[in-house]
Amino acid sequence: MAQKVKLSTIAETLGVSTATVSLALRDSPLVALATRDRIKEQARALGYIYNRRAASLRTSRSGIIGVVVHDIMNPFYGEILKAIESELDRDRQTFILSNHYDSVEKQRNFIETLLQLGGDGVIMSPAIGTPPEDILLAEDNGMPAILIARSIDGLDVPIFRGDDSYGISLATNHLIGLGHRVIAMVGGTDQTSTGRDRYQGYVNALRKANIEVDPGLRIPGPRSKQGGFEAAVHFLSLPQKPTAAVCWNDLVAIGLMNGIARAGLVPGRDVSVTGYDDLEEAAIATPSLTTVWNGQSEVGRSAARALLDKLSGSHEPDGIHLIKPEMRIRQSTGPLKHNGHDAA
Amino acid sequence: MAQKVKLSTIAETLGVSTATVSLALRDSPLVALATRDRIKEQARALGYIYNRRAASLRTSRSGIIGVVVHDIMNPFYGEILKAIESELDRDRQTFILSNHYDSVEKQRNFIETLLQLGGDGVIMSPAIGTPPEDILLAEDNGMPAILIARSIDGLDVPIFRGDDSYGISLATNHLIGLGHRVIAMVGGTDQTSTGRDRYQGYVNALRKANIEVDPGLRIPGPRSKQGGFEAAVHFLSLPQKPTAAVCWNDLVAIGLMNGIARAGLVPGRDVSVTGYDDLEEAAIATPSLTTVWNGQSEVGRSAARALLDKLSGSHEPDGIHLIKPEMRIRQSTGPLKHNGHDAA
DNA sequence: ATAGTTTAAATAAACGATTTAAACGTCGCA
DNA sequence: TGCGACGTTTAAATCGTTTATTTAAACTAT
Repeated sequence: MAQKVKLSTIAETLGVSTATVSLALRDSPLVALATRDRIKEQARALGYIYNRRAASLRTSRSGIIGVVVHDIMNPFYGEILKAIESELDRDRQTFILSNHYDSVEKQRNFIETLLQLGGDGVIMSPAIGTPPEDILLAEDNGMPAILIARSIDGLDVPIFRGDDSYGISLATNHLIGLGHRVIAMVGGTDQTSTGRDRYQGYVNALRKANIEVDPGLRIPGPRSKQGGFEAAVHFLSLPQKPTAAVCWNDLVAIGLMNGIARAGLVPGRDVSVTGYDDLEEAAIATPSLTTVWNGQSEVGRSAARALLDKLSGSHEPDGIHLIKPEMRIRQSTGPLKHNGHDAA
Repeated sequence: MAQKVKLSTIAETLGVSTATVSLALRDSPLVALATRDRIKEQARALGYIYNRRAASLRTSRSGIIGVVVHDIMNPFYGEILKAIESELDRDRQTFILSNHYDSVEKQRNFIETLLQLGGDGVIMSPAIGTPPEDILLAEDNGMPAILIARSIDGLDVPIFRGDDSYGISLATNHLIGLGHRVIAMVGGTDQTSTGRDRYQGYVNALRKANIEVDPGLRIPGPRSKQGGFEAAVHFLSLPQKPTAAVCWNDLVAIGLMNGIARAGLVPGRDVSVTGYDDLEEAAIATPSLTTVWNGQSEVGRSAARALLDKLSGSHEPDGIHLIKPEMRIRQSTGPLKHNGHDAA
């Protein structure tokens, strides 16, 4: 590697000052057009690489934005991340991604690292049990935070998420409309605001239809295919013999359908199953999955936009922003059959 | 936000110099133990945050490592990334992740950004058509690169990947052993070294069993579930009536099985299907997927290790490092039936 | 011509850490 | 008493930018 090329290298070879070079490269009108061109050309010729650490040391803007979610490989977050990525890209911001796997400690480490790097802001789907102090740590050090998907009590940072309660009630109503009365709710946890909202949506829909709510029909569990797959055994052995399941998300639903199929039943005919999120995969599952679109792309896009706006000093997008979910009806749900799920 | 706390803040409140504080916080034996403790305590009390940009400006080590792959949401890369993450975490390195979606330009932008941020090194699965210069750009500017999963011709940076040719021949042999003779190869491209290697493995296995190779049985396509799903139509309408498919990866295989099921055939009975990678999902698919484990975790772990070693000046791990794949036999493959795939 | 403007470029002081060489105080020992 | 040695601390230079302030030169208007 040859000697590092810096502003002063360009300046010296051209016989101007570093100030002029700095301004020229950023196309400042303070530098004569001819000089600007000469400088830019030379920078290219020498293979100059802009040193952001030096610049941001001076300007205290790094162009770095952190994004931390439970698990970036989870397709639900994946779709949000894609939206965030394309929005940030447009503003030429670099983004640093991380999983917290619901470890508060891992999340705090990430926030600290981001602060050390001089991150301009952070978008996060907070880990379960995140203490408000951890968010305040960021805010107090001049790094604004935006929440997505999950909220934290007692904190008024802007948050963007789908309307979970409403969304789940859509799915539940759909099943009720098909004649189902014994409807289980599979997967997820009640430890997050999301979890409580979803359960509430399920309960509300049942109540409105005058169906008694049976807590025994709530089967919590991991929010993964594996989780759904494993829940199938429990589901099929419930004494109440549910004829339908409202699942936490598409992954759980697909896992559950696999588990049901493994037991010789046909999902969509013997048991109705709804998902949540409307991942790409939902449409090509067998049977294709009836689900609820949760506005992931919209959540990601607006969260990123909100952060960028905040950074550029425009308006303050505080408060909760709910995205309205929509029903997607496919083959995994069907009218109630009379003999319950031991049909086959 | 209160006034920023820096080394000098600590120094002043304690009546020592910044040099002492700097050394103390890094536990240098040059500073008396009592002083060290006093300083660390004060740092904590004031909520001091280490400024990495300032430090790395001076030291030219940033603690940042870049990782760029085709698509971080692809579970194949996901498993590699998890391994990299845990290896880098151990060395307290921050890593910056990015997709290139096989856009050479996006990839080059990433490398440039990383250079600007002073990245210490980069681990990449290069985009299709990556010119060697793009890798050299990194190397020439003091940022060593390690390749994973895919190689680039005419470049001798270290690379870690599974032995694709061998792996696919395992799968093909398995099918041949079950009596299959008309075996299609579904998904992927021949534009990458990986693609050519895999096709070679398939061809080799057929030749060794004295089966004529029919190029019409090669169905290239996207490496996704969607791709496999869509390939099903083509597959089922081939005049050669294949009884088995060697798929590019598990995603394609699962998609293909879905497509086959949609057409009323039973994968594993009417048509045998093999995957590649052995993702978590393979075990819970219906039917469970016969596949080839491709050593993702091993690839990620050793690539990260190699980079860290290189950075700390130990040995040079140059050249190709092949990980040996292993067969995982499950329900999606079975003995040949006599009437081809129009059985049902 | 002369003072007043504009325009273009240069000077020099930050930004917040690290690091080398030098300074300081204390002590032991001749 | 004086000297070197040792353990501790510090002053000052440095990393590569940005930017407020100056300076210099070139026009303008009177």
